[in-house]
Amino acid sequence: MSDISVESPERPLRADARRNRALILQSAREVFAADGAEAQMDDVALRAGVGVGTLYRHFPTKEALLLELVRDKLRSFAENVAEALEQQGDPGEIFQAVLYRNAEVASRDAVMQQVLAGAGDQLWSAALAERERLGALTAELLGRAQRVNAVRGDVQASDIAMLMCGLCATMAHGGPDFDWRRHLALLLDGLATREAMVPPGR
Amino acid sequence: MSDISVESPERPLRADARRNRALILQSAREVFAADGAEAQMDDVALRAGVGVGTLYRHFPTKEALLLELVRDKLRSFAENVAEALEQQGDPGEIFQAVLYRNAEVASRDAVMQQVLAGAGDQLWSAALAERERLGALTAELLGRAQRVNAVRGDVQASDIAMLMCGLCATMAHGGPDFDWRRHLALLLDGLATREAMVPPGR
Amino acid sequence: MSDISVESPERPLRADARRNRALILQSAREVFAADGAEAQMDDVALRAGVGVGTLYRHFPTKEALLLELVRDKLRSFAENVAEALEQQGDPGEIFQAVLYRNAEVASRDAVMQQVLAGAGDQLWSAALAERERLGALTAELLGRAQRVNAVRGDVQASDIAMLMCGLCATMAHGGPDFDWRRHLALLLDGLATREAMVPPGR
Amino acid sequence: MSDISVESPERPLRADARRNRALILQSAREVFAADGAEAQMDDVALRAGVGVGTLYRHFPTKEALLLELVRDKLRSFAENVAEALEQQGDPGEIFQAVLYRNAEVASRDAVMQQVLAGAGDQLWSAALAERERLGALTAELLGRAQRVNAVRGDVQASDIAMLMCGLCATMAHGGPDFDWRRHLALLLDGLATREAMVPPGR
DNA sequence: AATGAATGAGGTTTCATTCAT
DNA sequence: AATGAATGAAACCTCATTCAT
Repeated sequence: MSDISVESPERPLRADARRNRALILQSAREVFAADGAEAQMDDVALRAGVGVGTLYRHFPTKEALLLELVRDKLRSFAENVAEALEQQGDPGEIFQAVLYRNAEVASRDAVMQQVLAGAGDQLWSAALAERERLGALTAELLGRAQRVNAVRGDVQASDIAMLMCGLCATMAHGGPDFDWRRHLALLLDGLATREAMVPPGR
Repeated sequence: MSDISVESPERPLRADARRNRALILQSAREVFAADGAEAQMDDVALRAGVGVGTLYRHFPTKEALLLELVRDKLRSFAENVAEALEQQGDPGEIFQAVLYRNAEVASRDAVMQQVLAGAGDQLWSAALAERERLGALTAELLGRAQRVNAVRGDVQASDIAMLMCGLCATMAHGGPDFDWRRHLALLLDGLATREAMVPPGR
Repeated sequence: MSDISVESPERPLRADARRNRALILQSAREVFAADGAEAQMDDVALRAGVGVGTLYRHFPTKEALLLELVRDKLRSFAENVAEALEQQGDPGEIFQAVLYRNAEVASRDAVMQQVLAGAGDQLWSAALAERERLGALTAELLGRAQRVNAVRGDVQASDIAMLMCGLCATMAHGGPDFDWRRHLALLLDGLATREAMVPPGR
Repeated sequence: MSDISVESPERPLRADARRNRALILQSAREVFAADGAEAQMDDVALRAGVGVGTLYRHFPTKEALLLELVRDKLRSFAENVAEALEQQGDPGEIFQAVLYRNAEVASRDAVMQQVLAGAGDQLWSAALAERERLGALTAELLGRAQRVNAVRGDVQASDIAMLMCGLCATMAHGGPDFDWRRHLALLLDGLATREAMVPPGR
């Protein structure tokens, strides 16, 4: 429908405004992580120690705030992948490690779980750019793992996204007894080539 | 918190009440499918052609209504699994077929996608009985597939649930270009034993 | 912009709803009369002894409520004119009397003063139908007065509307020392034919 | 209630401050003309190209700003009347001409229309001094016209104010089809003495 | 049993004004 | 003196639920 994205400010914010913006985002992360997407704007402001007005000056809408959080998170996922691309070492292991790392991040964030899990398609589509970047980086990392035969060749980057969605959705339901590491291990195992799964004849 | 489950009625409903109940459930499915879980009770009642009062007579709470929808869906999943257990044939194929069938069902039901996908953990836990029944049946079917070596032995029934969650979540986001069949095929392939994956005797 | 008018209900309201609607309108009249158009919806509801929800069930918007008040008032103006058309007697006197009567009504109603006075052109245009009816009736009454030579022939119904606007605007400013009757008398005198003004040679 | 008038500055403003003040007033005229009296202070500041802070340094209150606009306009009305008093010629014609001139001015200024038309009685009373000056000058001009028998003797200066109010209010409503000149002509005709209306000696 | 009008706590957002930079 | 970020008291409106008819 309407565009909920917020312009990236042309000129840098004043020092205090920048600090407030960061404060708001951090508080929002915490409040939304605790209460889910239906957390209240007043609570976010309260926790940030600013007035609601300030909150609305930075983010004209609750949706816009949520969107920024989601984008931020997607960017940090992408950042992790980008870092992984810089690392030396076995591409298969690096690939697996970054998925664990991102799952770890997601496991501490209820909103991200809900969004990755499917609630809020509007948010999802508004974050297209970030998703595409994450997708591209993931594709590169995946490609390397496939080139050394650590991952099946028919796996696509979008499969990884789906896999993470499933993980997050289950996190969202799961009580504390949900062992997402085990699940992820299984899934990764399924993606592995047969040779990689059991090193032949060693 | 509070118990949102609704007692199964002691004595059978009057004919018209039973018809109303069915009408409401069907309308709720449609309205929630269209508007998501935040659809309004008034709209459900309107579409069912009854007053809100009648709606509330059958379901004391919005949550209770949603819960019933979820239970219903879980029961129908379970039904499919139960039927599969009766069938003659290759347990590996039967196992795969029923997952396709249930995914097909889910693909036509947006509420189920959202709920499976993470909105409403309260709902999820309130549907414990149905999930357990589905889990037990799935475990049996899975066991048979494992016994004929069609599926890896370390897979658990809960893994299947998670896998379906991921699929549903991605359905919920997905544009029309999301090909869930391909994804499911990949996942199932990952669950297969190496022997099953590579037809023996080659 | 958007249509602020409220459908006239097809089927009659339930007895209690009708009573509430009347209550709300009456309270709104009083509250808006006292506080002007910026009176609060909560206050209207409070005075009517109903919840805000009820208020909003009857009038989906503050604008819609104001509009109904304005329409109502215009209708009552029109009613007065219609009654005057039924009366026997000197058309010139009847014409003048009805203007006094309507001014009297307006003098007790701050919103009407504001609207007639020019604030709220949106309201003004949304009440087109009522204004047209009032205009048509006024034209008839005016015509009769003109036919007996009590009012100048070049006066139009729209002139009367303007005259009333000016009166209301001045009422809105005026302290209690504003004597609108004197003003109206002067204006009416200005509209009179010369013969009517000073009965010749009597 | 509270005094909204702003002290005329004791010592003359610095050059840039004076320029800012003029800029703000002009912007305010334009913004209020466009959005009505509920236009926002931020918008006024924006259009003037200054910060809100600067706006508030010059006018401590929105009301004070509006008040200044009104005073300004009243002063310019008065100016026109004062000029008219200097002119040689037929007092009746001069009287009529100045009313046309002021109406012309008003027709280009929506705020003035709204304020004259009834919004903001507080403003109205705060502009007492200007209104009194305008009233006094008008009384003088009117007196001259009455002395040459061009205007009825029972007309008062306050009648003229009311008449202008009505005209402005109707302007505020009026579509482009509202012909205020015709209305004014009619009203002025009504104020004329019979002798003046019918050229003597016929 | 059914209806739909009533309820009102609670949510988001606005905007005149203040104040730190 | 100027700036514009911050403030927060309202304001409007929603919607799950209750209850009189």
